[in-house]
Amino acid sequence: MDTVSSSKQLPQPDRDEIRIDAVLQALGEPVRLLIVRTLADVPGGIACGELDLPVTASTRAHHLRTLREAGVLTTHTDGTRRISALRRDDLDALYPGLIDGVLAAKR
Amino acid sequence: MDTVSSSKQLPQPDRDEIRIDAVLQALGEPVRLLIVRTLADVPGGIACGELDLPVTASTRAHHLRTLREAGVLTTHTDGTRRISALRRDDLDALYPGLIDGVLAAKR
DNA sequence: GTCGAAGTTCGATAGGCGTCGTACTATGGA
DNA sequence: TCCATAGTACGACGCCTATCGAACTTCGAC
Repeated sequence: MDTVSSSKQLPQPDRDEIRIDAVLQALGEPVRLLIVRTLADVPGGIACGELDLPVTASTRAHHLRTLREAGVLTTHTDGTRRISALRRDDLDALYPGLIDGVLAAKR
Repeated sequence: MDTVSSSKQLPQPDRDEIRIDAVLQALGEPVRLLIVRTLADVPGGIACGELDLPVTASTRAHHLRTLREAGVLTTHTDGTRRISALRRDDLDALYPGLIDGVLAAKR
């Protein structure tokens, strides 16, 4: 048993471990880009199931893992749900303007 | 015969045809990212052969084509040489901050 | 305890693509 | 005209990965 029962943070790279190659490769996939743009509108994060994506649950889990391991988003548990949120502060600090530029895209 | 003999522009998408998906996918490859970061230091552009890359000439041509078709760089001929340059103005207009953010990356 | 819901993990599959060597084109110089 | 140089085009190969279904885990509710 543990004093901290709920809301555990899933493993993710520290800010200084984030690599630009991994971030860009993660963003360079349509479904993952859609996830990022969706999360950008919900600063508090969102549960996986809330995402409206044209793929199955297992594929969605795969993409969320890829984004998390690249350092693009953070995930913590809330019961059986997993809440994911953009790591805007870290990304803005490392690559100022990058996320803003991506989000500015209309097409 | 042609009035304009040298310096032809190779086909590339217009600014309004550039898609964020294609740009990010193009940037999400180590060799191509290296090309972009190199070109960022040479506003006037650079010949393919001048690039110091860990791949053969044919692979380099492939990457340059990918970047050009994505709208990341422009290429014009100069004799047998092909001079490539970053399309900073277009990219900055479409995705303000994106290129700056990428170039800000130390790692 | 039992059940259902939310997500992950595993294995398999298929398509995409980064890589190379070779052949080819084109331009400029001797 | 002939040749060397710069670069592209093509075909093949192998790896990477996006995708899925099915089995598994975890948590909350009853």
